[in-house]
Amino acid sequence: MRGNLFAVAVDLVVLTVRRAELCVLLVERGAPPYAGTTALPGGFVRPDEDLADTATRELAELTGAATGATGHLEQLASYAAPDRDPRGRVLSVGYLAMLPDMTDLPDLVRSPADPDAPTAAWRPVGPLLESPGELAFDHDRILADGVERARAKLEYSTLAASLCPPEFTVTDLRNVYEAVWCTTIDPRNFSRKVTSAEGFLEPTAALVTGGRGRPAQLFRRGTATALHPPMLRQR
Amino acid sequence: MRGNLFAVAVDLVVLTVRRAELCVLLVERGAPPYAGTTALPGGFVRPDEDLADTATRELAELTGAATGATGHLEQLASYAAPDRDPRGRVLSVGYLAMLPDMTDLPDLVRSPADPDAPTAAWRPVGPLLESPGELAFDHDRILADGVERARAKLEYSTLAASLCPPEFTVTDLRNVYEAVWCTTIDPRNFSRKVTSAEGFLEPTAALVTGGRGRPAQLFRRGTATALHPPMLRQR
DNA sequence: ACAAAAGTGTTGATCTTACACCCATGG
DNA sequence: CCATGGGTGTAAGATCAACACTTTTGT
Repeated sequence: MRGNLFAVAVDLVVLTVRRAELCVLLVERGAPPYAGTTALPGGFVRPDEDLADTATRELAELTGAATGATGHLEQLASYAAPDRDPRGRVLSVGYLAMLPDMTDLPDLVRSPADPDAPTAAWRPVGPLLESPGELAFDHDRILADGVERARAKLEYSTLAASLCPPEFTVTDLRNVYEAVWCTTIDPRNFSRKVTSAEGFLEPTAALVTGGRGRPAQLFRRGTATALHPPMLRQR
Repeated sequence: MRGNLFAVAVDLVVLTVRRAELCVLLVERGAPPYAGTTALPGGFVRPDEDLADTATRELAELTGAATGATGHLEQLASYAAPDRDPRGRVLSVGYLAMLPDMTDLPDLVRSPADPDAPTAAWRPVGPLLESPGELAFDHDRILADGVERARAKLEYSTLAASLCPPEFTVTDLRNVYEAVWCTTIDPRNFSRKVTSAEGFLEPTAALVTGGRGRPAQLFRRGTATALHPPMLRQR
């Protein structure tokens, strides 16, 4: 009945915006196969875990639990080509995680939970998508699927706020859209649109001062998850 | 490293529109667990198969290869709760298939390839979604995810034409939208919208006669896969 | 004063919706 | 003739893109 067994792994596409660029968290593989090459972080599902449990655990191990508060985690797709792993039959479930901008943190992320774990590094996605081949296994495809999902979801969901810190300005939010979509957006129309979308942004009492120009209103995430009307990217 | 192994199955959510209702193809389970109850059709991935291969093969076994021509098949999500199958650890990859209306065929579908296979039957999805609990395993959730995916995709893709026969009228297409969304749509505005959407419909030379009223133009599927502007359902 | 950033007003183009109206067929 | 369904015209409202303009800060 079930003589054909698989190892099941969860691989993470962890995205954030750093220095106005969409970046992904990658690790250097220490063990074969593909030792010494770059790959998406991931690991095998444990006996008592559901898939989302594995994804949550691995994300916490990587970033130190900065996750649940403001971030976002969702299942992407599964990959199981017979020859995708030289060790044998391995099915990998891709998960997409989106974390707030932590540009103040270093490019290298060392796990606080497991100092022996490989060091993770933020890398801009642009070059990785344009010239694939650097990543181990079929991780180029998983990355491409994750980025495309993220780009599509910004259009009709309030997900972009997951890439912002807990309190942010309209310009912070616009910078997320511009980095993920590689476009520029008119700041004035954007501001009107997001502030008038029901449940997207909740104004706080505070203003941001210290920069040049007029101080900006600070917002928190609203309760809405869908965005009506959607934010359309130019094609 | 990989002591924790899974059986991997593909379960199909096969949708079509019959008699103005969205229907799903279900089988009666002949073997334990859940023997005698209703379930989504599915089976285990073979040693040399990728996931899409398994889904394609199972769909062909069920319906007799009427699939590839006009139908649609895409991966949905994976389900792997530790206790979802009493036999042990089984990961199931859900696939969504959408087939043309075959109301002229009987409600029971007997596989031409494998006469021993359980007989499949078309069931309206409405009651199954409103009062879940009838389906085996976690198939209620897989079905709900599949229907929701189909409903969402009609908005911004040309997928609805996959639920129509190779040649169809605008009214056939509108009946698909109305059945999947459980709404009514103004026939006049709908007609203008779909016929003016670039690449959605290609007019043929023929008209449909024989019904009451003015004969309708016959169309084939166009080459476009995305739908601009999208078809919005009322909320 | 000036540059820079935040935010509002306005205008023309496009899209949506509702419905009046005409067209072509079967009975 | 007339009921039925297919299809076009059109006008009111919503939405969008572009940009002039005002507000409020740092230097």
